[in-house]
Amino acid sequence: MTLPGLRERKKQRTRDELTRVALELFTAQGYERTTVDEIVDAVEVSQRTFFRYFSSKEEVAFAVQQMVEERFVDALGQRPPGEGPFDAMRNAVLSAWDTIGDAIIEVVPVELYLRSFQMIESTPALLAVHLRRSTEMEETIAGIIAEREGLDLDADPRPRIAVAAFSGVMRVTGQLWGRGTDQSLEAIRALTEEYLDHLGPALAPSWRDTP
Amino acid sequence: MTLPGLRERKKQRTRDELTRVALELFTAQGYERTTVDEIVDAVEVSQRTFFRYFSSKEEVAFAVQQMVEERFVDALGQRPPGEGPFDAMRNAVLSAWDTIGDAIIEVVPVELYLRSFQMIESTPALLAVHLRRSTEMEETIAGIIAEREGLDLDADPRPRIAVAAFSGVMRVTGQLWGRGTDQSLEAIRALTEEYLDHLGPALAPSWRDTP
DNA sequence: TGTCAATTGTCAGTGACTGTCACTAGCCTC
DNA sequence: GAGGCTAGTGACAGTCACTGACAATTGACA
Repeated sequence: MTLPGLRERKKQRTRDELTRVALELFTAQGYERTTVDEIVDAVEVSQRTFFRYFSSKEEVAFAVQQMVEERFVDALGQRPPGEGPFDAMRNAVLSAWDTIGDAIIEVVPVELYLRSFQMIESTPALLAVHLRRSTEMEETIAGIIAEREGLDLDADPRPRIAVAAFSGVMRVTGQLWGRGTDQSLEAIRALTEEYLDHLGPALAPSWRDTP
Repeated sequence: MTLPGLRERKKQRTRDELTRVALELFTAQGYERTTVDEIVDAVEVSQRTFFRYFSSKEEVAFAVQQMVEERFVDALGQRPPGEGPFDAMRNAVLSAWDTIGDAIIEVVPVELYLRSFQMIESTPALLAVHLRRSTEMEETIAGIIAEREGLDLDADPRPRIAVAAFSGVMRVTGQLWGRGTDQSLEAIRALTEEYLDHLGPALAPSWRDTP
């Protein structure tokens, strides 16, 4: 466990700076109206360097989101085995939202993360990538669920189905949060809880019995 | 109801040709390895004309998919009002799959459609767009469901939640179909039916009671 | 047939991204 | 602490998707 050398620290600093400046420009003037050249000019590196850190202009927009996702996966892995699959996922998101603020702030201000989340939701090109990334994570989650339940992911469709339904609701939650007025971490946590509780009843044969 | 003039027919022919040639090239040599120039050279129009018909290279890949979606929306609109929301969606997909072959063949061979569906699923850039398009359609569907049930889409989250869960399962179905061996229209119809039937039980508190 | 309007082609330009190669600067050895 | 090694960077040229502007063409229709 040796602390990283100067070279390594410089790299991390460049990467964080590119991330922060990119998100600032994106949220200030829009993703499409921001060129990679603007970003690299502000950080004073060459365009080529930018593309060595991020494989595309899109990727830098998800640098922080990436951390959030890793946190959820960790939380899910730590859920007690007694919990059913759906409760485990539900509790993992909620616990992830509780501790996410600290991790983010090391790279960008929380407020900038919140704004960039909305930018992703409202920029078609980024929304598309966001959704694809989500499905990639669904596959990861389905694997964890299958293992928890001792099931074969390719023989039993239930893990993927449950995760797909769960993620669908999570996505709607994120969308509505972005559109709403209370754009705090607490708000999205509360929405998450509320909407997940609606899922079971929503699948009932008729909604007219249970308003 | 006058039949279209020469100009209109020519336009339709150009558009269909661009679609067919594009899908053929995409499926034969891959989406990314196909340039727009190759497509327009084969059809003998200018690149500028291509971009007047399709706003992007991605869009042409979804020209057929678009028809399928419209068919589903039509089918959903014709479901009897007595059906619950979930049954209406379920039966609309199934009925759509039953009649889709005829509509597609007017533009491209069915077999080419099947291959291009798999290409979309296996090309990250296209998968991303596909998912975004799906969410756009979810919004449409949620509107229809809300109207059927006499609900306010923004006051009651249940339409969006039900549609999100439904679409999640549909997406998994499509993915597994693309990966499987039986790549026929009948196969995806059967998978659709089977997986939708799994959704309710998958949300049960414990899976251990009902294998 | 000639005029109008829709459609297309040409051309020049922007922006994302890649390969190549020379160069700079941490790092490590002696 | 001088010098070689190598990871990381910059400069440059090139490809490809896409756009705006304007000229050329071709159905439509009087």
